[in-house]
Amino acid sequence: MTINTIEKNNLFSTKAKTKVKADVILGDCLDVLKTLPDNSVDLIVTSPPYADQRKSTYGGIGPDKYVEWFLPITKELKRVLHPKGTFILNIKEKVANGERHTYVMELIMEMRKQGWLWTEEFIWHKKNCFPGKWPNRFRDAWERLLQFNKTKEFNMYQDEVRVPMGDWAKTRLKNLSETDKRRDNSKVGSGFGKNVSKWVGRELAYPTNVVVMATESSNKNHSAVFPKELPSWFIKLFTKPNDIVLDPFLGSGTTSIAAFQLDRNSIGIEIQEEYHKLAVENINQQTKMI
Amino acid sequence: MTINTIEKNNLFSTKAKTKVKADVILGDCLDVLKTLPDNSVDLIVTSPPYADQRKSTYGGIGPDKYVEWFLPITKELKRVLHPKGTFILNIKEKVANGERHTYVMELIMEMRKQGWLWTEEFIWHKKNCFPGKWPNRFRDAWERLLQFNKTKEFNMYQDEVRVPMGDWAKTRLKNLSETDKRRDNSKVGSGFGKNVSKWVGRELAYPTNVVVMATESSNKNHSAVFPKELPSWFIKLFTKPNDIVLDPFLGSGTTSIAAFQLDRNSIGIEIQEEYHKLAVENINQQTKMI
DNA sequence: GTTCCGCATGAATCGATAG
DNA sequence: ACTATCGATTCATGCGGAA
Repeated sequence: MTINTIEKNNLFSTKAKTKVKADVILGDCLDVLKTLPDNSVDLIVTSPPYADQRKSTYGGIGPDKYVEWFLPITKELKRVLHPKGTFILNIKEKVANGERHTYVMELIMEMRKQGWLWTEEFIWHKKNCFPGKWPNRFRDAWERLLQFNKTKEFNMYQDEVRVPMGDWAKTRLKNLSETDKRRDNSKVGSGFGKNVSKWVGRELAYPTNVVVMATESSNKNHSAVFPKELPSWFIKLFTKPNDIVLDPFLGSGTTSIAAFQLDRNSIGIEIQEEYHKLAVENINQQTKMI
Repeated sequence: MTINTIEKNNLFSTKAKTKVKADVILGDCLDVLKTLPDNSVDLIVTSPPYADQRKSTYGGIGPDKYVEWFLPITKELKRVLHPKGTFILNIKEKVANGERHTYVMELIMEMRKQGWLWTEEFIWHKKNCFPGKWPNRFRDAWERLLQFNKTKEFNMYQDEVRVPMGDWAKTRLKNLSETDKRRDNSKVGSGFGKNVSKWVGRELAYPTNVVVMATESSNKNHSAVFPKELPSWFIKLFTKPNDIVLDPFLGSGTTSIAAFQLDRNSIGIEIQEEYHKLAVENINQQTKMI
């Protein structure tokens, strides 16, 4: 077990000068997780090796053994996660024998037996999905982003991920505020004023549970599993600066880079020496860009 | 059990003049299904009442009893479906106690035990989803469109649902065809011409398993649960003209109208007298518009 | 005819209140 | 404690009347 730590000063902190730290750990995630204290992590975002995918790198867990393989890990993840923390699991079942395999559903059921709450299922709509054509199937353009929690009272900072409103608002909000201004003038002190203030000048709306993002263009010689924007989105949504983000299957370091840039501490675990090295390099490159 | 039948001449048929028929049946779908012969239906598209929803119009089956309620129906559906036919089920689990309920997953598992193949899960991305704001959850903007089959060799007519390419393709295609034209001129008769003909003038691409559609806005006095384009899309994808389409929960008739317009025969079953009447009216209105 | 604007209307979900 | 009902929140869409 090797730990590489990359540090930077948190320039944006309003408090006294603080450091932001990215730990990149080489080792089997089950072993490493056992060294972490209880309730110590604020967010877990990860994209584990899919069943039978990335055979060369992760030994290729078969679909039928996937749940059995993953459950001991989710048990440890539950232990290290803070009661108000969140676990985001990016996963998609593969096709086996002409059918979608059921291991993801089984995993959800078993994790609920472990005590996890299956709070929500976000959809990642991949606009530029893998090309191809089959006689009985279209291209797969979406993946699951399963949200699990330990309790119903978890931290969620919705304002951090608001998005521009649709065209509807751009053309109409002006007029709406005109109407409201009139109403405001005619009914001063009636309580309408407060309602108006919520609408005037508002150009942002809360997003939905469908996340539309393109996959990372693969100019880099390794397969970037998800685009940096994806962990970034969840990090902003579920953590504050200086919180701790964990990715037990770090790969090339995407999650740690996203956390680092957003002034969150991170712990990334990677079993493959080659990926571990790459992740350290990639995060180091980020420090130079600041 | 009352059967209303609406007929029209199939003007577009290349064969001898044929009729297209829409049967709208008032009755409990389990009873009605038992009167239909084996292997007689080419496509089933339906959107059953969701657990605890539409209580006023349907019984309002509780989430915990949903699977138990639905399984006898899927068993009959399997019997009446043609071996090469497809069953598309539009459904979404509701939130219960802060968690997504698991009855949809359980339903899939149980249907597989009945012998159904869970071929694919399409996502319906609803752009205009229900508004609202909660401290721990975003708006729900997607529903499942589960595809089940009896065998791996089902009919699928992918060319019928090709869509215009995105801007990406439009700009790229121009250059491509320019290049190809030059090549074509310089190598007449060399065999390149055929390759070119596959590309030049092509502005259609195959879709993915994510369907983006807005819900039908409702000036009609009854809520159309899904937009007509949704059944239309699957009818074009999985049936030929004069095939038979079944919807055991017809509601206001959306599926039958879509089938009727596309020269497919249809059987729609509806338990509520009011909806049955409305469906007949709506389909009749279609005949007049032709 | 067009374009523009006001309006109603949802397969929702949470929290509070009531039996 | 557990269920039933109600109010508050919020935004994309198409219709219909107006400019």
